[in-house]
Formats: sequence, C-alpha cells, structure tokens
Amino acid sequence: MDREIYEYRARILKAMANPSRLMIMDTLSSGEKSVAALQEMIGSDISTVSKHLSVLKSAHIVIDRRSGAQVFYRLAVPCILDFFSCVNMVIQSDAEKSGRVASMIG
Amino acid sequence: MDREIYEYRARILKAMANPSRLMIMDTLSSGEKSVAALQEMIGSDISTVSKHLSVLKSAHIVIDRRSGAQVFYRLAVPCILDFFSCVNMVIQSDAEKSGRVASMIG
DNA sequence: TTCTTGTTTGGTAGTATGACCAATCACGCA
DNA sequence: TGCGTGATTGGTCATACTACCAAACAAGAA
Repeated sequence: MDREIYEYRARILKAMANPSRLMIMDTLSSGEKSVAALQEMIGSDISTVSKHLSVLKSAHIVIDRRSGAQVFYRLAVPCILDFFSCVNMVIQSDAEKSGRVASMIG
Repeated sequence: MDREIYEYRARILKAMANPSRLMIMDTLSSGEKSVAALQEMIGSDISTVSKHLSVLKSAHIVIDRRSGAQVFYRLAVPCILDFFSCVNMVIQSDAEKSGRVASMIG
C-alpha cells in the first residue's frame, strides 16, 4: 500500500480535527475574515487563534492575504465543508442509537 | 456558536486522522474484513490494529460483528470516503505549487 | 523615529497519541 | 475441562497537541 498518500490525507484531516479550527473554517465559509474577527467568534486568546490559522495554512486549507496591519484568511477549497453532510450521518446514526436529540446535527 | 457540534465533528475527524486508520477504512470500502486480514494490510502489531479499530468504532465509523473466534469490521457510513475527492483537491493545489508529482493523489 | 494597532512567535505545562510487548479474554473443538 | 486460534486490554515510553502569557514583529500615523 502507498503509505505516502495516506500520510498526506491524515495530515489534512488532523489539521481539521479540532473544534476551534472547525469553527474557523465554518466562519470562513461566508467569506474572508481578519484574525481579530475570528478571535471574537472563537473566544480564545488571539495567539491561540493565530496558531490555529497557521496549522490550517500549513495544510493548505486556508490562504492568507495581508492588507495593512491586518491579515485576512479565506478557505482555499470550500468543498472541504461538504464533508459534513456525511459526518452528520455518522452523528445521526449515533444519536438515534443513544437517544440523543437531532439538534446535535446543526 | 454551538461548540458541542464542532467538538463532535472534531472527534470524528480525529478518529480518521491517522494513516493506518485511513488505510483500514480504504480496505474496508471493498467489504468487511477480519482483524487479522487488516493486520496483514497494515503491517503493524495486531494489538495496534485492534486499537485503531476500537478508535474507529468509538467514533461510529466502523461496525463490528463477531463470527466464531473472529471479529469482522465494516464501514458504518461508506460515504465517509467521498470526502477524499475534495481532500485530493487540496493535495493537488499544493502539489502544483510545490512542483510535486500528481502521483500524490492516488 | 516613536506610538499604536494587529498579528505572530517563543516558552511552558498539562494532556493525548501511537507504537510495542505481555497478559488476558472469547470462542470452538477435542 | 483443557487447548489453540483470534482479538482485546494494560503497561510503558517517546512524541505531539493545545492552551495561555509574554515578547517580538509589521504596518501606518503622528
């Protein structure tokens, strides 16, 4: 088996596999945002947000653009979010089994 | 923002974000397999494979079925693999930029 | 140049991951 | 009941993640 391709894919998934980073991606789906704007959404320290963004950038999930003192980030490949229509199926089948409410799906 | 849904999604992505587990998922896309069969594909210790499977099972990505002494695993939600048509776009745009070969995409 | 705003980087601490070996459990058969 | 095969669990170690604070950096205004 070609291990390299799986390592590459894993790197991308790993970059996504964090609640704050998923929030960031979701926020960016409606257009580019500055670090400060994202920080307001997420609520953690701005240095933490900046590091999350650098993780997403290293994985080529977001692209940055400087404008004066601000840096704006946007999704490089918006289809990345389509994935969750399937993830939601996992959540759904789990929620049904455990009797949790459908509001989990969002 | 509803942090709970992002934590749930992150848990699923985290469960997927490992090369061996992606190999397992890919292998299971062609039908259910025993732990020993998967171990042969992956190459690591069988205890390691078993632990990977338990991670995937906890995330409701795979379902197990016992038959005699053997346990067979299969994908719970096969669409989970569709995701990679998009992940490949990330790989592709990255590969173009860095001049890496298209064989990365597999 | 100096100040201010916006962002990134360095350092640290606590927690989680992933690999292996050894031991245990589950099942079917003698 | 005792054996053998197949799978899981416990223990350990090295490595990686994620949060925060503090310090440094980048750009524009005074």
